[in-house]
Amino acid sequence: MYSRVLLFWREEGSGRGGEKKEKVKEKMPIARPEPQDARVIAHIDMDCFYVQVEQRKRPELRGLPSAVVQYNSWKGGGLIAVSYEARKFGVKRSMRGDDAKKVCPNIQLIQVPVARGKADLNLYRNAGSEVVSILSRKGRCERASIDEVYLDLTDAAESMLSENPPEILEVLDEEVLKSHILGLTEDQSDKKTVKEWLCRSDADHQDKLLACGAIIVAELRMDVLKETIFTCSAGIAHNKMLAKLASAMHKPAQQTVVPSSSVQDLLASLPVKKMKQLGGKLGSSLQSDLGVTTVGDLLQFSEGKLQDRYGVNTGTWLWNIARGISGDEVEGRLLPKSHGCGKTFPGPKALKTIASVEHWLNELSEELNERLQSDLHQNKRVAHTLTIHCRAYKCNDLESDKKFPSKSCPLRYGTAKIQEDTLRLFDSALREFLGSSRVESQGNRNKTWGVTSLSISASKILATPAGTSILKFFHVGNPSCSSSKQESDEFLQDSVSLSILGSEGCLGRNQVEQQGGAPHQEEDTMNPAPSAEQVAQKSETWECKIEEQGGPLHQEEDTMNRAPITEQVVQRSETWEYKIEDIDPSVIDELPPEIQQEVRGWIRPHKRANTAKRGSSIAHYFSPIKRS
DNA sequence: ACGGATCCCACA
DNA sequence: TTGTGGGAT
Repeated sequence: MYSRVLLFWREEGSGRGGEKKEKVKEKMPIARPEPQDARVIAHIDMDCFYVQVEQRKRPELRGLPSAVVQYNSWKGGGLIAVSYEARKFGVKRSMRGDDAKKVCPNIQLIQVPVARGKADLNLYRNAGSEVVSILSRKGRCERASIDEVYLDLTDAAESMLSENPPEILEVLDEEVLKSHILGLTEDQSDKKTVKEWLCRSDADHQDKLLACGAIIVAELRMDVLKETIFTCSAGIAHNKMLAKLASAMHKPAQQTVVPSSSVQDLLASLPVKKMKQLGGKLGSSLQSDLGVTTVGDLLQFSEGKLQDRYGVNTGTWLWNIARGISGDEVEGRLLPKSHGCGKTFPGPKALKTIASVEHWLNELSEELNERLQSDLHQNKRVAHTLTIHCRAYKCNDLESDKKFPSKSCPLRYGTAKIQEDTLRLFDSALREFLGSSRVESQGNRNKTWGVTSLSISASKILATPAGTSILKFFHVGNPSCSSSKQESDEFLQDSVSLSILGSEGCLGRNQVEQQGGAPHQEEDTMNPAPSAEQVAQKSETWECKIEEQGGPLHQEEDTMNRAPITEQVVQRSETWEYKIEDIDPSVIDELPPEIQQEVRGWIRPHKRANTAKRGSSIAHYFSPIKRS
């Protein structure tokens, strides 16, 4: 027998072993100075990615003009990816399937998978993960989107330069020789010239680094092709901005190098709209306010002037990018920071009843829960915030669309809970949206509002200390045994977390503890939507689940290392939800010595004193998560 | 009947 | 912190 304590934990600052960069993490400054030492940054962009994914599934489509569409009942569906063969005909993203057929009658339209009545992009997410796992081999890798990554190849390039510089190489791979070197005789980028550039012994250090970067990137791209059958394009430069620009210059399946010497000319003629972040309103206002059409045009304005007009951050950022300066670091992040799913209900499809909204929220919740479960199992991460975004109109005033507020709350795992919470959040938001006007729909329909889009998302995703040896002391999910996978999943739905094995003897209480006097919310189905007030006032209810456990501990594999705490015996087990961050450090001393060190590593100091004992079980070491 | 579904970020 | 808004793909 054992007791199980469910724990939520968070990791402070992803402390990897040898990292020493102590740049205080600013609040994402738009403007950051370039590091003094030249970096080698690559941007890798998959070519019409969704199309390639589908073509891999159906090889007979390879080489044919084709496009991926989602839905198809209305005007043939919307295109979200277009093969290069089809682009020759003028087919573009954002066209309708019907229109694509007009300009390219032979186009193959491939439908996005549908699940639960909505587009299901998991196929592409998974394919993207394949690519990331390959591209992250040679240096710090940032997943920038489902089909793009940034790489910091500085170290790898420096190593190559000192150990095996290009200039001593006899032969370079074909793929590298196909590189485009900006500033080189652009018309005929003959391979001889490229090779000369790559292998120049009299080049400056920066250019040599880029040459190494180009070689490494070519290898990576070939790895990707071999292992996934996907082609991609790449840009190699000294910062993210330039690398991103370059990757788009020669597509598909090519790579482009941006030597420093080419930057000025490049930017001088580059339309501002082409620059990342300037494709929208800011770019437009540059044009209308300052008469700037190319990035180079920005050079004439002083930093102060730009700051006056666009704020300190943005001003400095503009001043910098005009000079090709961007100190933005490549974040080491291989996984998305949030999971979201949504669906639109255009025009006549707008949702007019709470019941229909509930239905779709339920579908979305199912998908979200599924994705959270995979993230948990595959990556040992837990999400902490649930957010709902909607669009809706009021029948009277048009453009009331914008005012539908988004809402968020602590995320509870499990389809049913997410469904419950999203409905509650929607209800709360709807009241706010409607203001004083009447909320409930008389009868079934209502004449006052229509929901045109629903989306929910899970964010604040934090890694558990997976991979660290502390995990040896924990079980993911239901440790009690070999219960069927289903049962285990149900358990996870009920409350996700990791269980600490063993415990401190019998527990002394089985009461639900409460604070703030708000009543614990019952699971009653009768009263469907907890009031908006309840959402607003954030009642402080803690959850505590008591479970009887019997039988021997289920052993996954290595029980031996787990030693001390597993051997304790308890009469009864309990399930709590706690946040590790709230551990009072003083209690660590009471934990088994073997794990003290590590526990210290992944908690953060207790903020508010919380010394109240909560009983005689291990539970009193932790603070329950407060629920709203 | 807004290209849709997702992501990310800065800022208040 | 949650919520808003902009931007990209």
